[in-house]
Amino acid sequence: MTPNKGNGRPKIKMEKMENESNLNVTFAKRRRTLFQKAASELCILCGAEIAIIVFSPSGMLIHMWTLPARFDIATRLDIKSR
Amino acid sequence: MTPNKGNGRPKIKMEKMENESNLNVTFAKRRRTLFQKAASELCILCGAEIAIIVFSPSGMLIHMWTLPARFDIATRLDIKSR
DNA sequence: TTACCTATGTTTAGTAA
DNA sequence: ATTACTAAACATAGGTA
Repeated sequence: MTPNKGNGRPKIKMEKMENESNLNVTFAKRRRTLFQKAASELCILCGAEIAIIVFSPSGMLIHMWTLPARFDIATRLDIKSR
Repeated sequence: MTPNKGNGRPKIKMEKMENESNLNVTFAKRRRTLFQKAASELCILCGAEIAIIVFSPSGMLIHMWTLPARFDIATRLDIKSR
């Protein structure tokens, strides 16, 4: 184990990431956090109901909702993957 | 200005907040961050497209999307406030 | 209500395995 | 693809005004 420097988290520019590998890792991390924050926390803490629809960088459709019964997003949108 | 203690952020339990005033403030803060994170950052950094639909604790409908042209959520859902 | 403060809790970019 | 690590960046609950 070469001791790595461990420079911590750099500040990033708000623009599309160039490096595709980093982009995919970042997308996975942030998507996870987004869903957890949105679904688990905002819903539980505040009694909100949330639906999120995402097209990933590669065009994949991801969706989630915490709506108990108010309406059925998937049905009403007739969601299909591309 | 009485010098306040500034105790910082306490850890909270993951359950519906009791205090309604705190709940509303927290909802506003988190909703803002959620939208900014979801829209501004995930979209810009990773080229994702996102739509979010939220019913607030008081039942108000809030929605946003960063979808350029893929589809029109509002139209397809025929969204109306309650 | 809104806005600011602040210490602390949480996320995360880059890197490596 | 995933996972772990680290330290800095960031979010945020409660308080104050």
